[in-house]
Amino acid sequence: MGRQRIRDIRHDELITATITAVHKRGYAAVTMTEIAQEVGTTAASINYYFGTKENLMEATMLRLLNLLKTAMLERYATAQTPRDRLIAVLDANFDDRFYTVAHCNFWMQFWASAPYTDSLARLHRINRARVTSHFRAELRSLVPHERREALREALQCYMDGVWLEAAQSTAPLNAAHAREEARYVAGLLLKNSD
Amino acid sequence: MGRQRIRDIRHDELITATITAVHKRGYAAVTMTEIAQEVGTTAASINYYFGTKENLMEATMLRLLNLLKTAMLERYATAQTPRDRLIAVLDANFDDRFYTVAHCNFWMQFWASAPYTDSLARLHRINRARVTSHFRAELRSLVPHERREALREALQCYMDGVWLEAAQSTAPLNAAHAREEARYVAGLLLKNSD
DNA sequence: AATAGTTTTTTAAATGATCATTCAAGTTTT
DNA sequence: AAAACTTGAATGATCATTTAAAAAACTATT
Repeated sequence: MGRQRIRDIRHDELITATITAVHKRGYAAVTMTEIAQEVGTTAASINYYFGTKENLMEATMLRLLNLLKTAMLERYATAQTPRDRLIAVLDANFDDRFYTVAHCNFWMQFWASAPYTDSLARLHRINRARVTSHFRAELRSLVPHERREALREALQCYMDGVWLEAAQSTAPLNAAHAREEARYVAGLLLKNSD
Repeated sequence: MGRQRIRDIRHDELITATITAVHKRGYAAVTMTEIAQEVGTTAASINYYFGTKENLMEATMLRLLNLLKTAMLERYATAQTPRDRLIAVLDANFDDRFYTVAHCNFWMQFWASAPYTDSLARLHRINRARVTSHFRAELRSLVPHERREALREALQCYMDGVWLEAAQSTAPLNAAHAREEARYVAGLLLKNSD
């Protein structure tokens, strides 16, 4: 297991460095050297561990996807009713560990350029389908069939929009407040939907 | 006036080409040559008219901002009640001329990278402040003071989210449908807000 | 525990490709 | 003839990626 230790440490370090560096310099402008300097190493080292810049970006997005997944499963485990489960999905998106300026920023910039790179586009497609089907499932027993798709889209757009705004924030985010707001908005949207 | 004719034609052509090319290749990846080829000219020609790539991007975003402004003023002219004016703002954002995949795409990618370039960041700041104050004004007489900011943010996030989704659509957009949905969502949000 | 051998990790210095921008010499328009 | 426009060919800068050689970490053997 000693075999894998350094490799794992470097992976973690470099992914964290990527998030920070992209936030500082922008997804399009950031260079391998800048990312490397973030943890005091060299660009060549990144290539040694990740092969290419594209792979590094993909690995970074995968970490964010996993973080989101974990946050959701944790909340899911204790949810009892359909409404609980919908709230679990909402809250997970604004989890303290996930809902930070740097994360939202990477997320947004990544998706903005994902469609133009095959491997990243794939990730994008898969994630999008997963989120949508999740929402559909939760809403099934909460809103009547005719309005379901409209409300799902509205909710998803709202959440995307919150992230978009968060990505550009100059102040630290208040995740607890975001969760409250999301519940409030979801409440209004569902209350009169039948 | 003949003096300005060619210059104006080229400006228009090149800005249109920029929107198309960015949509095809991505904001980060698109080259001056690709933009130029879109209208059968050369990169040097773009520099003759716009000086730098950054200026070209800025000019392109200014066109979109003007398009949005026009769409809004047109609707504003005939709006009578506060509610009419709110709807005017919503509808303008989903105007047929504006709400297209290529436009939303350019919009999103531009904002994603704007914070990292001084002149573009300025544009971003100004626009954001304008939109927010507009919404505040319309909501003043429609919702009680305590809930106003929360609802404004929710509405703005929703609209940003819709654009974000539109930007990544593979099919042409249905602007009329987007307007209907936006009214429906706004209706739900405002109905129980007091 | 010391050592020699092996694998993994690090990095400075190439490499090679891509671009925005400039230049200078043309062409077209007024 | 002058001004406005066009463009092919430099220019110069920036990068991701590769290479090759050194350093460090690990393993096996005594």
